[in-house]
Amino acid sequence: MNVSAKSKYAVRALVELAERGEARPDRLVRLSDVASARGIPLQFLEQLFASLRRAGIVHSRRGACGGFLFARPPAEVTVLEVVEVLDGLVSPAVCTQGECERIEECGPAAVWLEAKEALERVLRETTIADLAERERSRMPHETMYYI
Amino acid sequence: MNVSAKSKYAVRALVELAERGEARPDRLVRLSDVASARGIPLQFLEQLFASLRRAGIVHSRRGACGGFLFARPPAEVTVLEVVEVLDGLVSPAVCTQGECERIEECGPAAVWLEAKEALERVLRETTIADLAERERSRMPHETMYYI
DNA sequence: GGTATTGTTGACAAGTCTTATCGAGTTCCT
DNA sequence: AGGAACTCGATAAGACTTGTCAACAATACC
Repeated sequence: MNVSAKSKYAVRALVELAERGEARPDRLVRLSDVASARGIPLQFLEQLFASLRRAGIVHSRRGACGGFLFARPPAEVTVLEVVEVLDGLVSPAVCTQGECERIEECGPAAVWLEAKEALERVLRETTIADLAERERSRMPHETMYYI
Repeated sequence: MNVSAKSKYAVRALVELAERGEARPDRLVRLSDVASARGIPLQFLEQLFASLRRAGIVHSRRGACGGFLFARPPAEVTVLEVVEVLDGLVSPAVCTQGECERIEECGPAAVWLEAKEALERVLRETTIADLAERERSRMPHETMYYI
């Protein structure tokens, strides 16, 4: 019952990406910048962003001046989506993934299903843009240092 | 983001315990009966019930005619409690356990906290007695086979 | 008392998941 | 071309999960 470090890293990194993308919409963002800004192991972050790219959440360009940017507006990327890409389906129990044929007659299964729905609701209602906004309103100074 | 098999087994087993306890309030319930009725590895179940006993959820007596029964009424035992005993604290992220000092200024942490609270709410509102009741209303026949 | 029954405890192990790390390869700007 | 920067696959340590096994302790019943 825990969101993996992968998802947590990814969400933090995407928030950073959103902030930098807003500050410099013309530039691609290098992962190494994101990694050092948020204290995330670079090569681990590369793995995560490879998944996010395959999922169509971010877009990348290789080579010199390459980097990442959002494939869709951050306001349309939910936390749930990110978690599902990196951690797989959000399911408190295997039987909420449709694998148990006794689910209809199983009292406990109903609880796990309710829990799953409650969890998904929270994660679906929050977008990366929301989180970036919260951070910005909380620390209006001392951010936005770009060379 | 998954409830462990331990918790799922334990909840199922406690529901079985509640049903048998209601049918025969005078008798202790043997784990081997619960295990075979619900398809749970017996020796694994013993581990779980040892934890549940230490947590004060069930009471046990050893020896012949020994077994388990609820230390408190099943209606007062929540699913959350069981999950916390077996899986530890329900926390979508480590930072919701109070370990990260940057939590105040961290947008993402707020989401994990909300998710945790939503999850806990669902699990806390359901008791073992509720689940036993649901099962009973769903399959009113063909249960309760005691030799 | 002896014995069968039942829970108690701790050690252990295979498998899987998490969390990375490394290096070679590929792509693209200049 | 040349080099900077991203990409991808292999690898691996460590933790966790899910069980299994065996010896032990307590209780009831004869």
